[in-house]
Amino acid sequence: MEKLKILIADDHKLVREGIKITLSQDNSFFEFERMDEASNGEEAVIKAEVFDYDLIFMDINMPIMDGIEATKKIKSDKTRENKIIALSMYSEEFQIKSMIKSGASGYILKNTGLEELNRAIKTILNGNKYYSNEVALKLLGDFKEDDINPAISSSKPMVKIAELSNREIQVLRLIANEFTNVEIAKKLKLSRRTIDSHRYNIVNKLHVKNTAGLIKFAMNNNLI
Amino acid sequence: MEKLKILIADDHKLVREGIKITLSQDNSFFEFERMDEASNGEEAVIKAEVFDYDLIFMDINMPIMDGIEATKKIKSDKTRENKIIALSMYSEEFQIKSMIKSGASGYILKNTGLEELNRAIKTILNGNKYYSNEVALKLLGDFKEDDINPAISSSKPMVKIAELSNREIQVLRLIANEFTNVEIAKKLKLSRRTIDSHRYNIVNKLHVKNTAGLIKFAMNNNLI
DNA sequence: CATAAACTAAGTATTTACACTTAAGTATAA
DNA sequence: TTATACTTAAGTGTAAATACTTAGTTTATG
Repeated sequence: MEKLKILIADDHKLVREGIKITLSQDNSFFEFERMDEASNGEEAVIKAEVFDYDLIFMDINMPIMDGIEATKKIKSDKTRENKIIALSMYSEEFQIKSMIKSGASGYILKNTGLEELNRAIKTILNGNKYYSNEVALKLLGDFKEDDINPAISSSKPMVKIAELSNREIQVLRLIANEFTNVEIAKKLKLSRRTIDSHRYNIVNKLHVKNTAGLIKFAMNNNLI
Repeated sequence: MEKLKILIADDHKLVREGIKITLSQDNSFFEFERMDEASNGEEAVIKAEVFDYDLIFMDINMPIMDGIEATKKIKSDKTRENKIIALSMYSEEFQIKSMIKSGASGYILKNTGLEELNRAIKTILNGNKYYSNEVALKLLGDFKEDDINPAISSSKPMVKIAELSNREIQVLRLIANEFTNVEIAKKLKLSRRTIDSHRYNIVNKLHVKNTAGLIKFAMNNNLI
């Protein structure tokens, strides 16, 4: 029986309590040396610098510093082996990818019970990745889309969903803040036509139809 | 010491567990005869028909049937006194109002500890309303806006935020689903100009600038 | 049944978004 | 060093949204 040190980073107390109790009750797989809590990303980073956790449950949407930033910071310290498992309400592609890129070892939904939590912990502590079913499906869907018709090779390179450049994300954020292209151009000291182009490219990359789709993506992916 | 029967309706198991443990631990105010759970609104309605709960914790965003619908259904049965307390991640005006209109006795955020939960329960069981601080502020903000300058009586009646008509909500939903005004007109068998008008009125009522603001409102208020 | 909302729709003018192409400069990685 | 992607920007045309006003018709509610 291993004695684990874990940290739970989530801005909602009830969720933190939920994880703690779920892990504690009737758990014949793990014992816990410490179960710390953090209510935002910054707190998580600080605690992870002080203690070396076996596992950190990291919520994505948090005030002050979100889970993606916090994961990057924590994983940039190569001297420690803080494993991170992302914890989210929804399975949004962009968020999943961001967390994986940032160094998370797994991704589970909050809609989870003891068995899956245990399975995830075991898998990750063994050095593997764990994605809950729904999440894994989302990731697979990506490859599908690219592979369906390899024969039809368009002249343009295949754009991948949710892989926006920094500039594009910046522009998207401003669009989401209700600025028009002209206003954005002024703000960024660029030509209106440049913003036109960015906007056009973003719409294409995200496979949405118009502004409405843009905003939905932005909100689903916590860009606002 | 009262023995309470409560129901916790939330689609996320971890949240349900969080509430249960928060209420159970070191609680010298209440004892619980039963603590039932429901993972969606429909389940909550069914259970509330069978048992008479002292208090129902009702999440707003749930699959199958949301908390607003479920609250309406439960409160429409006047023979029972199921008190309902809304439980939400955020303090969105529209959601708060909808829940109050539907018959909820209180509104608390998930970011809550034992003390506030106890305070809320006590208040509501005494027949009063309980709104957590942040929520109450949102509600007050509404009156403020109307009362600041009663001298300036514009010719138009003062529009109140978030009081959309059914038609307007319907149109807003379609806008959020990336339809253009022309497409919406076709779908609803109305003139394009009518949709133009609705859209214009919605933008004014919500005090937003353009489509981006519309979508943000729609998403924040679970209209999508 | 009166009166207010809500719903409908048209007019007119202006701004903005959408659709797509081309292309040059820059940075970066294979 | 040659791809590759990113950023910038312009052209051109069409479609759509925005910004109001006015006004007739339905529907709810006291």
